[in-house]
Amino acid sequence: MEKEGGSQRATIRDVAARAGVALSSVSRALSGHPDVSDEMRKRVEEAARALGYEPNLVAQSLRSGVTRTIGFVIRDISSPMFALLARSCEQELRRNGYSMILVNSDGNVDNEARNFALLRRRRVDGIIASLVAEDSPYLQKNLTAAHCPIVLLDRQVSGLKVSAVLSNHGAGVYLATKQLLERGHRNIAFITGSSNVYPTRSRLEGIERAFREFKLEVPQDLLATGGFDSDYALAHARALIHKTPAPTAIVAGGLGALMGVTKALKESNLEMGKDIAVVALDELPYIEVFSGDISTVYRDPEAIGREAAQLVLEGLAGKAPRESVIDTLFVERGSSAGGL
Amino acid sequence: MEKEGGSQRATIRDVAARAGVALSSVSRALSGHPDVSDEMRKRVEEAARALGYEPNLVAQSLRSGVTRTIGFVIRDISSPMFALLARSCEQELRRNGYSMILVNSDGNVDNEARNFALLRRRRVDGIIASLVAEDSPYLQKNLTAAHCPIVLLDRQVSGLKVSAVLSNHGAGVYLATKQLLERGHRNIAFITGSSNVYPTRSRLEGIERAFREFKLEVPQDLLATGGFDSDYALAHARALIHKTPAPTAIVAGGLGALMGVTKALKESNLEMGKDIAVVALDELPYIEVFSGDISTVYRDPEAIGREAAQLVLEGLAGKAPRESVIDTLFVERGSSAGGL
DNA sequence: CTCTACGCTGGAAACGATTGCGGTAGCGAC
DNA sequence: GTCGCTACCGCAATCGTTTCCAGCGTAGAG
Repeated sequence: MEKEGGSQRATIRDVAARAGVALSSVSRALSGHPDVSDEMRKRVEEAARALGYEPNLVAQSLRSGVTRTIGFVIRDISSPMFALLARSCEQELRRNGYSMILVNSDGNVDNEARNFALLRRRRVDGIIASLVAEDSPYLQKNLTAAHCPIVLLDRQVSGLKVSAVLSNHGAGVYLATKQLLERGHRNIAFITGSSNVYPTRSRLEGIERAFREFKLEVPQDLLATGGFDSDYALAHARALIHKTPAPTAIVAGGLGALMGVTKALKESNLEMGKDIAVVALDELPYIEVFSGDISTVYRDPEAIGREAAQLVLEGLAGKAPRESVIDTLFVERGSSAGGL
Repeated sequence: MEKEGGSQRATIRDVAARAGVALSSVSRALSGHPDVSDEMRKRVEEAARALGYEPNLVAQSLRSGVTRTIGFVIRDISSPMFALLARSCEQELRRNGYSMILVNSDGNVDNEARNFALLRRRRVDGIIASLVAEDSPYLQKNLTAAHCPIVLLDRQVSGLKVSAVLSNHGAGVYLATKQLLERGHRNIAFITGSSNVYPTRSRLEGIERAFREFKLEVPQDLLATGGFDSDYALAHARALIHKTPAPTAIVAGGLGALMGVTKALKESNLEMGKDIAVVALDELPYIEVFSGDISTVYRDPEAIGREAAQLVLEGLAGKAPRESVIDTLFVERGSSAGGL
């Protein structure tokens, strides 16, 4: 019932001593090895319980060469979508006996490289990563030297054997753009996100497909790529609004962009869904209750998290890396109306 | 430049062989031990670089008895506030050389107990936990048997030597309530959250203090405690609205409660800030841009995360556990006006 | 009775690092 | 020349497990 050694933790050696058997027998008894008599199993379990023995996973990892740990490298976990994604991913990993070790890169490639190195030293069994960029200089080395399966979130790095979960942003953006075009919009402004990542390429593909169907040219001067965080997004949104001819619709990709647009419209006393049509790419959780009426291109963050976990588990099972595509859909709400 | 053993990782033994020195010298050279000649250090570093040697943290942990890992047990990381908290906490820990291993309890005490056991087996150096409840049966054992410093988030468990970061919810709630009372509200409904956790007690204290100053009784039939998630919150909010006399103000604690209230008001075509005054306890990030005009009791989640990291680091440094209080403040916006 | 087979157990070698201790070489002092 | 000191290095034990291998006792077969 009580610990014998006082505050020290019981080891397998203590259990062996108490049960009066060899170390190896304890190990076999507790790990379900077949070569163990019932008598032995009972004595060992009894002793283990009495000592409050809990196996040392560090020692097990060293011996077995496997840590049952997955590294999760993320640009910024505070984004609500990532939070949902991380949760479902952790649940799925835990259900399969793995723990998740979480590191933020804070959007910084140097941090990201350090984080990869840290995970390598920790001998994680696999890595799930939302990379800052696809063209970071350390990237090739980080991905090839990892010695473990890797799953990328919404990133494509050519020439490497890694898995990836890709959202088909283009599909939803295509539908949204098509609807705007059908309603007569021609001056549609797009804020698509940083140009060096897959989502932007996918979105552009959707935009171009829609315009092509209408035999129109994409208005290049209303097309804004580039990182859009907070202040910069606001400045950019202001500039877009005041172009001539003024855009009658805005498609804002990413939270920063949406915030910028929202503020800029407020400043100019423009109401979305009335004076100007607005579509957001990716939506906040709880959007229906709080942000109300914003039309969005939606993707299910929990599905992405689960799929990422599945892909890394597949890799651990020895399967070849592969890409998995998650669909997006256009959710029409009030904000995409209006604007002439 | 190239790995020698092919795909196998280099160990300290390989480095020693290549440098033509003893294992122990390699260890000393790489860990900055003083008893190392410049010549030796150079040879070892050279060999280590050539082999792409990366120390095995698992082996180091086993030998040193320290994992430089902190367990983060959380009810649900997908809550936006927790996401921010977790991020700042992870940053702070990483700056101090620790990694964070994240486990969700999904609001379930059994999962929570399993998670604690897992972290114990993983020999984490410390634990930061947002507990499901303060009176869970496993709790005492989990906290006393942890063998490491523990920091609780917004929970008080009496009679135990653990640290805690507590938000002074009462302070903000007091100010909010006072303002409502000053404006003449008397039928104020409160949804405070589950009764078995500290935040609810703190909020109640603030409410009672405000009413006492006005020499009034807290309207008990408008006081709702209990867990408020999604559907249940909605039902409860509906019921509160239709009481007679109808409340002229509602204070909603927690995201679920706020969602419920928002929906219920919409259903009844009541506009917050006009037909009824509303104050939310805790706010969503980006609230100013999206949810607009909701008055809230605010606390800084990043400060809480940093403080939690500091407390656990203090514990690791051998200091005695202590409680740290983070202040809250009342942020008045449009929604707390109106309602007569 | 002897030989083999089998079921179970114990001993010991790993896994990859750190560290106390003992040893050696070099050098200055006497 | 000898002694002692310092600076440095290597040996081996150790952390807590798992697992291979050998041994042992019993039983069954010949």
